[in-house]
Amino acid sequence: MKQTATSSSIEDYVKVIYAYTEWQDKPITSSVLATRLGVANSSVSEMVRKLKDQGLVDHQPYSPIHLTPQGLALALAMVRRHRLLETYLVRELGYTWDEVHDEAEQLEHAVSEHFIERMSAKLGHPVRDPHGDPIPDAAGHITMPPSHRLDELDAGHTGRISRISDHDPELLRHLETLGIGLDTQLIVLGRPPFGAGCQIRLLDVQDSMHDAGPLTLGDEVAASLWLSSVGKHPDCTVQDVTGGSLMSEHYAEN
Amino acid sequence: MKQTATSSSIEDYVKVIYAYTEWQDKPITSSVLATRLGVANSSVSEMVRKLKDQGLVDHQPYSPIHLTPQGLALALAMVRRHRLLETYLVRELGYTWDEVHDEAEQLEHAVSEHFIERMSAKLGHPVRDPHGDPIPDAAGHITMPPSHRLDELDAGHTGRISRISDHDPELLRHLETLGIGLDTQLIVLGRPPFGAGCQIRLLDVQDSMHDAGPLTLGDEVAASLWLSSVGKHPDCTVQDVTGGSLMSEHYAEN
DNA sequence: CCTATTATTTCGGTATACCTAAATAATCAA
DNA sequence: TTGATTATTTAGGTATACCGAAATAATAGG
Repeated sequence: MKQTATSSSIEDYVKVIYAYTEWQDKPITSSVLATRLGVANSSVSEMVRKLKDQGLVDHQPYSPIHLTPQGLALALAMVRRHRLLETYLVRELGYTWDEVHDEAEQLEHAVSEHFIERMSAKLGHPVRDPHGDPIPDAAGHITMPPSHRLDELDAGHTGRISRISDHDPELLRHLETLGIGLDTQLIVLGRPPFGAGCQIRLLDVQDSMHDAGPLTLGDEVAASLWLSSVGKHPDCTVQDVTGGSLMSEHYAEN
Repeated sequence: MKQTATSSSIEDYVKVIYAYTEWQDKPITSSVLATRLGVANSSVSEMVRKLKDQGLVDHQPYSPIHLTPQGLALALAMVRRHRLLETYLVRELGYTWDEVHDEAEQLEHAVSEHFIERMSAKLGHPVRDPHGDPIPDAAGHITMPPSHRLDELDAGHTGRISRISDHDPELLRHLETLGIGLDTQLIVLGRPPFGAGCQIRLLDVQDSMHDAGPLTLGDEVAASLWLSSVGKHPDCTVQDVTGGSLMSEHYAEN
């Protein structure tokens, strides 16, 4: 357990390890880490040894990798930086939400703690970024209701989109053309497995009485959307999961 | 003349070479460059070879170093980045002007062209930074009246501060306590050499009739201040350069 | 003009963060 | 349970950007 000389590479490793376990619990393996970082497996082996030396991860050879409390703290700090930066770029510099990821990726290693806190203050200390992802506070605590991934919800569930994966700008633009965005309300008509596409019904956010009709989303899209305020809709019964004929006169605001 | 793979080190070298010639004309030597970058002479020799390979500098062994047009373009781009960032940090994130330098130093290597132009637009395309230094436009052109360094002006000259060296945060704070800042108007009472201190008389910016009295500045301070709109003041005659008794009833706005 | 000093470059070496290819451990399937 | 396949690590090598020490060029003084 040596010093805390966190290079930008080390920050990336820790961030990716954390990201893997943020919405699911099995720990990351060496090869998955390599793929996500875009480096060779051998580079990961070396680097993980270094992370272990610095007390940022627990790792036995040939086993998956876990963050230590210290590593988790660093990861949360990086996540905070990234998400605050994304929020700032969108709100203050007019970035579109599909442009922010790469810029934030660079900046998160370069900005000072002072910069981060100034930004947070100017934004009114937001708790979620433009994709709906939670922003930890300076102490690393997250205050946000839990979300459920769309492709893990059964038919008949309703909710509003609280989080959209930001890893594919293409996808973000696609969703925009479909009229799907943060806080869009929807009802799940189909259910997993989604190999053949997931049917959802959109509720127009502006006018909750208006039913935008069924829409088929590929499983890749379904795996990129998260819902909060999830529940079986009181006024809605799913008649036919595959056909998509759904009766509902009245959609209450959630 | 290889590719244009400009690392952040290369950017720093080019920036420092440019900075040395920005307000004076003799070219920089290897050892001065080493000192300013805080690296060993041997590191400079190696790196300058690389800069030459990339067509950024002209250099014969054992001679001073000159930027090529290509190197100058890169330097101006970096200067633009740095000064826009400083301006932005002060105007949008409430930084004090003695805090901005180090932050900008990091950020200038990390931000995208898109970020720079968004910032410039949001700031209304400023032509000078909080220290009064000129900000080149996107094409590398500078549009700003020339300045004169205080320790190079004779007694009896007037002008307003248009530029303050940003290399010593300590100094910036010191000037602040003296009430000296950008656009402060002043009359030079003493003259170089400044070994014994430079006498100046401040004109209060708020009330141009008010004479703040003589003030003695060390030569280090005098070498950090630049004046624009310089001229012999019409209503002012310097009676006694060393004693500091100066008669003047009426100071016109410049 | 030639020596002494100073400036600059060259020559091994170091650390970080990668790579490919070879070796080894773990897992799955017959 | 073993043999094949897959996952992971080790070994040897590259590029960048540093360093100190030794060698060499330039300059300044007698």
